[in-house]
Amino acid sequence: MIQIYNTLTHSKAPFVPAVPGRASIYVCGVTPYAEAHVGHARPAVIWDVIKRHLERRGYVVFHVQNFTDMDDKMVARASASGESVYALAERNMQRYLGELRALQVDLPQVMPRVTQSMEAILRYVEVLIDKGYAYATESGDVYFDVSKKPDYGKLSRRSLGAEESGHRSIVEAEGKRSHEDFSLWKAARPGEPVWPSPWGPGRPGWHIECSAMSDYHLGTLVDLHGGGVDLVFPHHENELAQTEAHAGHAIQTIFVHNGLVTIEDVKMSKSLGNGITVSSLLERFHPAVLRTYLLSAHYRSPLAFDDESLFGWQRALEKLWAVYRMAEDMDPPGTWPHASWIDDLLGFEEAFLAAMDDDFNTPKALAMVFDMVRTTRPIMDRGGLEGLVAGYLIAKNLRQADRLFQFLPRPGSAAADDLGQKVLQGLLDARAKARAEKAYDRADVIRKVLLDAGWRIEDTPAGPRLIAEPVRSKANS
RNA sequence: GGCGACGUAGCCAAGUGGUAAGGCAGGGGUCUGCAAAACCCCUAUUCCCCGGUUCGAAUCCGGGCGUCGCCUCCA
Repeated sequence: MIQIYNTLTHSKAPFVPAVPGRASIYVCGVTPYAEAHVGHARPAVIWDVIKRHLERRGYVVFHVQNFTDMDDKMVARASASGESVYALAERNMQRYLGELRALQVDLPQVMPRVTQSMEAILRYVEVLIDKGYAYATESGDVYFDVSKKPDYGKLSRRSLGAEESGHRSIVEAEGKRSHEDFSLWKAARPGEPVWPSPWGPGRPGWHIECSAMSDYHLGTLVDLHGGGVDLVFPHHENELAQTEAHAGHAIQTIFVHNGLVTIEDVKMSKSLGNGITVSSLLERFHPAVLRTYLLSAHYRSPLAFDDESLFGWQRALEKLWAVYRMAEDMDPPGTWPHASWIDDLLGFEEAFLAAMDDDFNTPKALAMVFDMVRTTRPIMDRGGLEGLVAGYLIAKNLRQADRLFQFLPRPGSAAADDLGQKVLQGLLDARAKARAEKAYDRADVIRKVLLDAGWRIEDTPAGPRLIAEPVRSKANS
């Protein structure tokens, strides 16, 4: 049974979806006003793994993740650069999607955009007004009336009017009944894109789009609702209020929040300008390295970004890949010896999945992978019947873990073409000949030539092996 | 000030009552023409500090100290 921590209840509980065998997920996506940084890659990878694990456990997953392609930031950035809001959004979204693909993220089935969901948003606001939870002002703004929702604040555990006094000297908008009321619809302001509405031209407020799009694509039964912890308040608090007001009853959604990526002890954020972009990292590291690094801490923990750890995971994965390359072609022998280590290897996947069942404990699952390899590797190296069994099972288990982690080299990623293969083989043969003649100078020249061309030679008991050296991604491809 | 999270080896990081996973880095060794890779061994008597509960606590309780997040746009 999968256990998931719910921000709303502050505890882990068994995952029981609204519809047996199905899991619906809504994740609050990015506002594409600038290039994505590591802090945006983290939830994308985390949710990819959560989704893959749910699928592995037999659930049919429906995953929706939006783009907030219309809000204050979008408008401000677009007008600053002279670009249209649409073009700005399109450019950043396409780049982001390319990066996610490079990271082997299985994209959500639906990625709705605010600008393409206006009907659903307008209808949603109307329902809230009809039910008495929202009001329109004379100036054409619409606000959610927080006082109509007595349990408002239950997600972020704050009570109304509890803000620090003295720090707030906000000029309240005209017609707003309470300071805590939040905007559902903003009346048109000069120079901004506008849509017609029953309350006059304007555009949606920040939180309404997620409730409306979630309702449109998933209905009221959303099993998991995700985002960064920085969204707990006000975004998810307000979404929750809207959703329950709209539905007319409490909802049973599990709120799943990921910890933030920090850099130099401060949160990485677009507005602070301290973000390390995903593209800059993909130029320096293999996507699997970045992916694994992002999964090396539990998703709810903060992650202090540092280069050194990234290099560490690169090293760790290189070792893992080396083992996999040796083991991947081993065929299972017809007869198997009896040994406890074989039972352990056969039980690996279930133990691995059990670790994931516990609130998606990726660091623990990752540790189990390395532990499995470390303890079994010597048996494989000994060769013989046992070596064959060990190698076969190591490769099998790594492939099982890879279904979630996507950390093994992908087929064809560094494959040479036929002609290239012949040239490479010719060089290898020449080096072998040189070594046999003890002409080591000649042999080392060949090694150097290959290295310059991006291939590292490893002399193994089974003969020389070529490793694609540039551990670089072909990111934007 | 309010709310929340957290503090485990040089670094990263699991572990929520039974005697400290895993990764990186470091040290020693085996193998090798030299490398590389690989393998073996070693590296926290101790989990921010002080009390308490318990046969037993990193894990539970109380009190400190420190860090981060939210309270304003943010994954």
